[in-house]
Amino acid sequence: MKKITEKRKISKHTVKRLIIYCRLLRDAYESGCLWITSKEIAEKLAINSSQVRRDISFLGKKGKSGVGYDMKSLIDNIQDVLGLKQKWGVVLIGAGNLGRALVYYPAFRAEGFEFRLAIDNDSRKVGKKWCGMKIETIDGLKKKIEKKEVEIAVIAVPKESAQWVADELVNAGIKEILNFAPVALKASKEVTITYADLSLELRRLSYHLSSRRVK
Amino acid sequence: MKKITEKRKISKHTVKRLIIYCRLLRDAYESGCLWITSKEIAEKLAINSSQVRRDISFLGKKGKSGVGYDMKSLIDNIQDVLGLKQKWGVVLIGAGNLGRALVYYPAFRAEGFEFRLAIDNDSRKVGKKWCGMKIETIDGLKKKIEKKEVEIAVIAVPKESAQWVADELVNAGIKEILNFAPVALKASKEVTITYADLSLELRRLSYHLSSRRVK
DNA sequence: CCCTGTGAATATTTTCACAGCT
DNA sequence: AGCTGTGAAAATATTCACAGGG
Repeated sequence: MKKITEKRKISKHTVKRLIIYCRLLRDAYESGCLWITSKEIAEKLAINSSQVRRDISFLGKKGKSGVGYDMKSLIDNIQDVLGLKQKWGVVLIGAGNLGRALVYYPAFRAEGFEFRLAIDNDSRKVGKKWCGMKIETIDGLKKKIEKKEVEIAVIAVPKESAQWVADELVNAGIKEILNFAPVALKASKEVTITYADLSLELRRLSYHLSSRRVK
Repeated sequence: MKKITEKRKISKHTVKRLIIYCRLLRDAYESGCLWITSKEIAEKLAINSSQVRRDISFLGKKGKSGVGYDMKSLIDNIQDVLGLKQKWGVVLIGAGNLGRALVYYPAFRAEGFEFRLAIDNDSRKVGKKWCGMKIETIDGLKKKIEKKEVEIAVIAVPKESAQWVADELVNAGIKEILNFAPVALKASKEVTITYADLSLELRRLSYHLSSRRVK
């Protein structure tokens, strides 16, 4: 019997593109398209078609020569490999403007990320309801997290409290953190911290603009 | 006389890291640190110190052998090159939860990005005040943009209307768009579209989590 | 044909390693 | 001594280009 579980590690860049393909494919699938070629994907995203084929090849063989890829099974495949089929429980820390935007951001829910817990220590916020969740304090975080089966934490507090929050999360057993606070966080190696910095993109754009101006 | 304006193009990756260094440096500077070495920066960010030196070298020579970099002038230098010293006028399109979070996100304002115009066609929102801005309809966009000296547009509308909004923006003369809608936008070549997809990071994290689970 | 999958070539990015400055 | 700046090497990522399948 052949080992199927053998997994090549997919590179960061490839993962990122697969995510983008996936969205594109679902949009196309919804509008009735059943087959797609690497060239078509590449054109829509302004990238090279070899790139697309190579990325897809990491999923296991699926394409049909002369025709392209079966949309449905390709989408399925990507979602499978990226873990987008299962649901993930998410805890939000920080019930400010950004927190609200995240909880109500439709794409999150569509992707299987379920906010199950909203935490804030501001007494004016505690007890309010967001998306059916009552905002709670951080006390007894570990128990709350276990009860709601939460795996991922989203930090949306001001940068001053972000490190403290991260420590609390790690103590409560969280291993995956998505950090929206504009500050680098320290944590032990088993904890993955992903940075989602809103202004980073804007600053890249600013470089773009200013180098254009000089011209 | 030597030509100073001669600019090497700084790679995307380097720009991204410079932005991150810049934030780190400012934090360190605020807590009284005046000199820093490439090794120190590298350690804090868990990267290679050569990388840091090479990135910094794109700014022009600044480091002092045996000592490191003068914090103040390094920060200055990065901000200069990345165009973070000047102020940029920004128009927000889409006054929903996400739009509100962006307008009130402190890091934006701290970086010189000024929201000067908030646009939404929902009559329940028009006329409300956010951050001292009155929410307006999209009518006469070109004139509004010129009057407020806006260079950058931030799209925070549902994905269904994102392409339409982008077209309107381009017609109104906008050349730089930061798109928060989870959809690929089409525009002519002179327009730069930057994607800031909140759920993309979460999905990368999901890949991470699911590959960890398999283990 | 027209497409996929993939070796091989190319381009880009990162790291090593060390000369040279302070 | 201790650090920077940078050629040169190594590692990664992307693109070319073509054999092979339907």
